[in-house]
Amino acid sequence: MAKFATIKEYIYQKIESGEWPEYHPVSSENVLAEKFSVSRMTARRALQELSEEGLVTRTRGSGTFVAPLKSQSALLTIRNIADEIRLRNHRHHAVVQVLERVPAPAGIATALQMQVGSEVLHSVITHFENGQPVQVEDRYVNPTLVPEYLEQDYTQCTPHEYLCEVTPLTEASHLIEAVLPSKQLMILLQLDAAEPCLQIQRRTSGREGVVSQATLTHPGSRFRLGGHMTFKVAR
Amino acid sequence: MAKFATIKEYIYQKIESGEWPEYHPVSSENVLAEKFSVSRMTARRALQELSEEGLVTRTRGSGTFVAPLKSQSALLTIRNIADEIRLRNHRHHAVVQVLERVPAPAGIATALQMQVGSEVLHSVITHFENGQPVQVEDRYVNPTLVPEYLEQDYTQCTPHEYLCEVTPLTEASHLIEAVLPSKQLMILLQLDAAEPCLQIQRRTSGREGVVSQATLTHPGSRFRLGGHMTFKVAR
DNA sequence: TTTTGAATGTTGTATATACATTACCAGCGT
DNA sequence: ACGCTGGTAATGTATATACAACATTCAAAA
Repeated sequence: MAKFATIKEYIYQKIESGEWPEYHPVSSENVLAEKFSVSRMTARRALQELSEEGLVTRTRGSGTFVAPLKSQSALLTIRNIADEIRLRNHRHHAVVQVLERVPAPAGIATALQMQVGSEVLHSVITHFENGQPVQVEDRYVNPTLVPEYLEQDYTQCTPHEYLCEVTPLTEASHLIEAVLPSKQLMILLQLDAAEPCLQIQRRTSGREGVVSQATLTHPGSRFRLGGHMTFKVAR
Repeated sequence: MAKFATIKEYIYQKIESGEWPEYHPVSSENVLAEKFSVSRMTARRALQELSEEGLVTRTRGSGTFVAPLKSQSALLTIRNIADEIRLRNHRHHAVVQVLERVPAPAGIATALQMQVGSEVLHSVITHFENGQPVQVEDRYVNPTLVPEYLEQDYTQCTPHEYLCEVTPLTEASHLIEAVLPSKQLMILLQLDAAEPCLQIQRRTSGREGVVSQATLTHPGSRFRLGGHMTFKVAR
């Protein structure tokens, strides 16, 4: 690992563990350079990149400090839940609840642009972050585009990852809403009482048509969706 | 202007004007250093930052090339609520509940990157679709950037529209979550029972800093957030 | 007491240099 | 035609140094 990267890891760990709370001063470039026996420019790079990633804020003349609002910098890009969890240095695991071939239910067939009643592939998977369920992924897949969807092991690789490999995705559309979970969802999410849930419906398409339709349900108390966009000029 | 910034401008202009199309090679670090009479490390920084901004791609051993830029910012466009309602051919009207100058509450000051306790402008507005409340907009504005914010008539023009006119916005970040509404919100939204609400926190920034922080609360039963994005294929 | 100003520490920019790692290509031999 | 090899050029990492710009602190001066 590159030297600047080890320094980044060091600081990242301090922040992640809570040892350095919000606004806590981060060692200065010179101190870090001394501590890790590197030049100031190398220590500087570590702080610089952490700053670009939004973990620390820097002010000339004053110093470097742990940034407020922890880790809400996840772009609202198509990222799968597993990556997001691993990015937070948390453990992820998945439990496959359903993996079957079924006649397409009412709305699904139209969403997938298929004939009503034709067969589609269906999976229900619960995703856990540090042992706690944070997402139920209820997904329907077009079997003509992804015939071997049911033969995969989704404890090792998320459906999204598999779909990305098999068919190049070009578009996605989302519908986000706040709902109360059904009894079924409450069980899967291990919720004692009904609490607001963030429900994302995502439809992904490739060049050959609609590939998949997923309904992702998150308990409101355990999940926030962060997004960032820049209005670029020109281009 | 810093030297590395001049080089960035130079390359930016080449790309924007079309003189350097997609995949066109960009002058190497050494060539740029020679051309602008700077050290290689300075030329390097220009290319580095352009790469981080996604305008060029760099490959070790090969070189730097103009990135195959397609839809950079066609991310999730959260439209103005009034436009959205009118787009559906529905009636929109707004009721201004609060319009005041107050000391910045705890989290707001830091969100606006201002000193705690300094004064900020505050508005609370309810938006109606066909006579039914669909959004409570609770907004704090930086008074140094938008001094006349309180003098506008927000039944005619939404705060978002006014802010866009007054200050060119460059960035926005969002945080979306599902929550239960407070009593206050329930009254404003005319909700009989507590139901899940979609809450969007939006922070918009211009070139001079954070302009405004808004909390938009929608009743889950009356609102869904739609988004569409196309993403570029890796090459 | 208030203001001024100097000292110090921190980040920002810039330079010159060294070596590592990789992509690409020309030239070689088979 | 094919594969191998080495050279060249490009980016990636790291170092040591210098100075600029800014924030904070504290002591001296008004």
